[in-house]
Amino acid sequence: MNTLTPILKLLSDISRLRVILLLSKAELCVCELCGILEMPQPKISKILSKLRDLDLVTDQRQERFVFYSLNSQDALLNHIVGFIISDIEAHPQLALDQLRLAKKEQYIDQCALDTLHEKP
Amino acid sequence: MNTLTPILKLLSDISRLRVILLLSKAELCVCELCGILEMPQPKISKILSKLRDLDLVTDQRQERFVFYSLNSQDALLNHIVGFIISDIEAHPQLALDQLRLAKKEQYIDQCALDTLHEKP
DNA sequence: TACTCATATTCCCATATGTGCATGTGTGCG
DNA sequence: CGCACACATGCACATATGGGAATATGAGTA
Repeated sequence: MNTLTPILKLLSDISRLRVILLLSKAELCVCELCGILEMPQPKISKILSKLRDLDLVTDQRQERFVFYSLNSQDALLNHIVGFIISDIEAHPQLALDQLRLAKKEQYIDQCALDTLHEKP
Repeated sequence: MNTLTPILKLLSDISRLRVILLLSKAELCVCELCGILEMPQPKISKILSKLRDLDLVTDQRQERFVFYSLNSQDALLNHIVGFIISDIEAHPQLALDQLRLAKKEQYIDQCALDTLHEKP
C-alpha cells in the first residue's frame, strides 16, 4: 500500500520505464541515456531524480560523468522489470532501446541535445 | 509500451489496486465492493468503468445486482496481482480487505453510503 | 581565477487525474 | 404506470503530472 503504489506509479510512465529498463542492464551516465533514448537532458535528470527519491538508484561520479545504476532492493520492481525483460520482443520500443544500448559508447561525450537538433 | 503502461497506471492508484485485488479473489457486485472498501458507490463505479475500458473485467447482471469479475488475460496484470497476493501480509490495508472479503454477504443489499454515515 | 562541460534545478504551462455531489438510466415489483 | 433500488454518468474543482526552456551548480582544467 505505502510501498507498492509509488513503485507502480513510477513504472507507469513510458519514459521512466525506458530509463529503468536500461539501467537494469547497464550502468549509464546521463548523456548516454539522453543519446540512447533521444530525450532532452533535463528530462532525463528529472526522471533520475524521481528514482533517487525512492532510493532505486545509485549515482557515482567518474571524472566528468555521473553514472547511475539500478539499486533495486525492491522486490516488486525487480519482479516487474524481470517480467518485461523476459518478453522484451513484445514491446518494439523497449526492444529497440536495448539494441541501442549496445552502442552506448557512441553517445557518451555528446548530449542528446546535440543529436536531437542535428546540425545540417 | 502500448500495453504495459496503461496496466501499470491502472494499478498505481491504491483504490483501484484494492478493487482489483478483491476481484481477483471473488466475483463481487458494486455494493459489496462499496461495503468492503468503505468507498462511495460512484467512486467504485468509476473504477470499474476504467477496468472495463481495458477489458480487464466482466460484468454479469443477476437480478438487481451487477457482478464483476476479473477477466484477466493480461499477463502483466496477473503477474503483479499474483506477486502482491503472495505476500499480502506485508500490506496491512490490502490484507484487511481480504479479511473483510470473507464477510462480503453482510454488505450486499446495503450500500457503502449507508455504512459510512452510520446512523446513531 | 576563469572557463568548459556534464548534470541538476527552477519556472511555467497545458493537460490529466481523483473525488465529491448531483443526476441519469434501467431493471424489477407493487 | 410509478416507485424503489442498484448502478452509471456528468459536472465541477482542486491537485498532480509531464515536459519545454532557461538557468544554476559543481567538478575538472587551463
